[in-house]
Order: sequence, then C-alpha cells, then structure tokens
Amino acid sequence: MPELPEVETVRRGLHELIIGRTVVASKSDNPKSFPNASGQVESFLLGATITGIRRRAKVLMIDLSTNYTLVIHLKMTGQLVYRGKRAFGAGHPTDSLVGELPDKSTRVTLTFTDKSKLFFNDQRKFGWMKLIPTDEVWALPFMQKVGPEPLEDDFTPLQFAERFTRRARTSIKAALLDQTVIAGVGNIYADESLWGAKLHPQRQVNTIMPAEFGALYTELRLVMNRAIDKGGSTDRNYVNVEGKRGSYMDFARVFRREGMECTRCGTTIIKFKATGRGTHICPHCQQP
DNA sequence: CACTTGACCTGTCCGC
DNA sequence: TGCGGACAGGTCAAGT
Repeated sequence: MPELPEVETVRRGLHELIIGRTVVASKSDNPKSFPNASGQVESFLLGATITGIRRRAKVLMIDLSTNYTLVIHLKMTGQLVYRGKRAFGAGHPTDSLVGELPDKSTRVTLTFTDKSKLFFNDQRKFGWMKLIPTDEVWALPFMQKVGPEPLEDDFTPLQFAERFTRRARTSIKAALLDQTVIAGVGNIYADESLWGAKLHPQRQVNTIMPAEFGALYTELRLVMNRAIDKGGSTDRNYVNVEGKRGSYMDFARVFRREGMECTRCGTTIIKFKATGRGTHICPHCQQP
C-alpha cells in the first residue's frame, strides 16, 4: 500500500509525536508481524527511549537509545497510528479512517511512559517490524540491494537513466516498480509519472530515448513531491499517524480514473493489467 | 543473470 | 441475501 510519499508522511508524523518517548510495554498478536527473537524485546525495547526516525525506500527505522532499531515495512495494508489520551479522549476525529484502537487488525501495540500508544495495524498481515542492532541495519539484504532515493538533491537525470540499463528488456513499468532500480516507487506513482512523461507502461526499456528518461525523471519527482505535500494517497487503507487520510488521490491524473477524461486531451482513461498489476493510461497520450 | 509467476493474508466488491 | 471469483498500493522465493 504505502509508497515513498506515504512512508515519508508517516516518518514526519512519528518525528513530531514520539521522539524522546520511552517504551514501557509491547504487545504482539501475530509473531509474523513482530517476531521476538531470543527475548530481544525485553532486553532492547522495553525501557528504551526513541532517539530518531529514518526512512529508506519504503522502510521505516525507529532508532532506540539501546543502539537497536525497530525496522518496519508496512507492505500493502500496514498503518502506524499514535494515540495519546489527551487529543482523543472524547471519541475520535470525524476525518479519521480509524476508530477505537486496538481493533481487529491491530498486530502490535507499543505503550509509552505517559500511557500514549503506537498501534501497528495491518489487515493483510504482509507487513512486519523487527528489532535489529542499529549498526547492522545497513547490512540487511534489502538495504544492500535497494536503488537510490529519487528525491535526493544530488540525484541526477543521468544517474536515473543509467539505473535502467540493468533491466533493458523488460517493460518500463516493471523496471520502475523494481526497488533495486529506483527506491520507493509503487503502482500509483508509476502510473502517474508514466502519464506525465507520455510513456506507455509496456514500452521496452531499451527503446526509450534519453529525452524520454529525462521527462520521466522530472515527472516522477514532481508527482512524488506533490504527494508528500498532500500527505500521500489514500486509496483504501493508508492513513497517517493521526489516522487521517492523504489527499493526493484528489489530484491523481490516471490512477483510479478509468472511464474519466484525460485532463490533457479529453480521451477516456482506461485500465488494464500489466506486469500483473492494475495499470491506468490515457490511450491517446501514451502510445505503445 | 534477467525475467516472470506464485505465495503470503484478509476484506470488499461485483455478478449471478 | 448468499456465494464464488476477482481484485487490492509490496516483496520474496522459486521457476524458466
């Protein structure tokens, strides 16, 4: 579910709300959601103070004073929602997608010194969190393989195009979704940026011209920066740390807009299956 | 090695 | 209403 802009929105929210808090209790319902290998929770999480929140690709890292890090992947339906008794004492905000917590999709609950809580909800149970020594996080296989952050200041159009040479014979959409090519792109921003660059998702990578890669680079950064600005996209499940939806879908140009008119040319947006994923294009702007 | 497919889960929506 | 099947924003392991 969450892609780079959604995970970044969660990171910012956690930074506001839980830095400096000390964990006093941890409850997990589902061992796959939060395995407690050899009692690490008792040794390195309980009593630990949160010192920092980082993000790499779609992975969140909550750094602890014990020199351990909670590494978290939300996958398709994961949510991290913070509740302090003050703000939510009398019912919950009407714009929240999440009701009383815990609920039936709550997999992990962390409680802080002041009784406020961080809930890890995950309907489909694909997501996970793990306790890992902070200086070993970089050595995780995913961290070793994942591509560059597309929004970094020093990431150039030339570097962007170069990353795709390893996937020469696959489709541009499959390559965009490959986390080892570029970090953090998922189905929504793949479709949105391909529309912006007027590229058909099934174009073979090695037929794409330098100028087209340049357009895709610009559109991907534009779309992702705008999405961060809007607090991410809520298609079904995604919420921020306050349980509220993101508003990027109000600005989407093809994603979930099948049957509606292209804002550029008026042609009807269509949806089909590509790379096993729902794919949205304007058939006039994006020719094969 | 490059590439594709199936598996991991639960919930919802759509057609009969 | 009930039921079966398709589908949902991500990654891995295992297959060709």
